[in-house]
Amino acid sequence: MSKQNTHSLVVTKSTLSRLPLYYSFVSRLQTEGVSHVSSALIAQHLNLNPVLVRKDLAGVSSVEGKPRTGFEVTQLVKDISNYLGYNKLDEAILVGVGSLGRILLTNTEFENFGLKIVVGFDKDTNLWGIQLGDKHILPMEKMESLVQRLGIRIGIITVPDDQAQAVCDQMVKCGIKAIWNFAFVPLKVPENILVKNENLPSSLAVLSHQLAKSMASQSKQ
Amino acid sequence: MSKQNTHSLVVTKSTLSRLPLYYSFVSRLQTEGVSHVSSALIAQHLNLNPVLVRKDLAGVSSVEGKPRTGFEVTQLVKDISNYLGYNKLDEAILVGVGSLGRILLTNTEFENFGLKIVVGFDKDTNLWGIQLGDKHILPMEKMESLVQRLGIRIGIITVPDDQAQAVCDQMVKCGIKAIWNFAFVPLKVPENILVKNENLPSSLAVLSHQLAKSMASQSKQ
DNA sequence: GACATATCGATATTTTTTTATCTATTTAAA
DNA sequence: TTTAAATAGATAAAAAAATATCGATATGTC
Repeated sequence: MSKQNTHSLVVTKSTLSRLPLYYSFVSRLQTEGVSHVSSALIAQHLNLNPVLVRKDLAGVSSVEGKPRTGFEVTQLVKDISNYLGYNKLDEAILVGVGSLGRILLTNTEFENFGLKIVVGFDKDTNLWGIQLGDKHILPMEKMESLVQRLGIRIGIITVPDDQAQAVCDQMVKCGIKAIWNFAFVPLKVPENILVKNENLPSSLAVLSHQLAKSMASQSKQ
Repeated sequence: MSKQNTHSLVVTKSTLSRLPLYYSFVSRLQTEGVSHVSSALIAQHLNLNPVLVRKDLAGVSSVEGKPRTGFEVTQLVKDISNYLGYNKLDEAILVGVGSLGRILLTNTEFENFGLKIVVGFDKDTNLWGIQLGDKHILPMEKMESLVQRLGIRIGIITVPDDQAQAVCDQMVKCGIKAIWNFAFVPLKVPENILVKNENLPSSLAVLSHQLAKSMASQSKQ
């Protein structure tokens, strides 16, 4: 609680994206009854540099790790969970109840990571009123009133690419502040709106190109 | 063709993950009949720095951009597509025909990005023999012979987290060289095997934490 | 045909992120 | 009680990535 203030450590995006991995590993240790964990052990498990892990944890942990014993597991789980807001749920809406939308909507896994999708929207009239799990599907027109009534700030876009920008615009108009975009198009948004793109073609490009490279270098030897 | 050799420009991971975005934008221009495009225009559209775009393109484009006119669209599409291997399909297998697995298996979109998933595997006997789209579902035991017969090098893991490592091990044993992992667990693999993790909790952590930060800073003012 | 301008490529600079090194400290074991 | 091994933390160095700057040049305009 106090430490990161005094040191005012910067937690970068890359650190943020590693924290869930630490959390996952450390909370597994907790269920196994392990009491302490060293940065070296975490690093080894996640294929990272121990110094990097130490630095990341220094930014979020309320207590210092102890030489010879490492970090106390229970406390560490609490601290990361706290830092990432896993204890209090953020509410979100989802637009586009196609195959991917359905998965996200019905998968309650995200609630372990601080996100609760409360409702889905779709323009398909056939879907209106039905329930997936305990989530209702509503017509797009209901978005504004619902978002404002519940004070929802996160929107998830799972519509086809060519409709993503329009949905995005509507979300912004309704008061959504952060958008998780699963369509493969860049979204134009006002300055103060956050966008996180989920981008499978980019991932694929990295993987397949590295593969091609590694095969080439092997055949050369 | 000749330029990137003479200059031997390094195309980094971050460049690679931007290339599909360029490709998508530029090929849209092509269908619209636009003949030339400047790095500034691309940058503006994707919210990037023009210099960055120029540098990225320098690494993959066979011809230099011309002052005042920019890059020739047709050629650029060809070059990026070429560089990313979009013209020749890489074959892949997928293991875990649950809801996510189904999407990936039936979505032929990836074939535009150089990846053809040829078959799905699952341990659920009820799925064996059925077809999704034109893709068959086979029992896990058939993996080795099929992978070796077709010389497949890419495996996609869409099983539940607790089964991912076992599936991974089997893939490696069958001769898979690159793994696209949709489970939220780090995979242990031999040195020469590539892994690309698709990691929703990490994305979410970045988004929701930035949101919390931006809300805090706004309420302060 | 000369000139202004948009655009490029190359080099240099800055920023960000990761890794290495060194010292101090805690704890387990002799 | 002393000693040694293991670890954190801080600082420094390196690597990677992004951005800024500048001269060169092709193209449209006067």
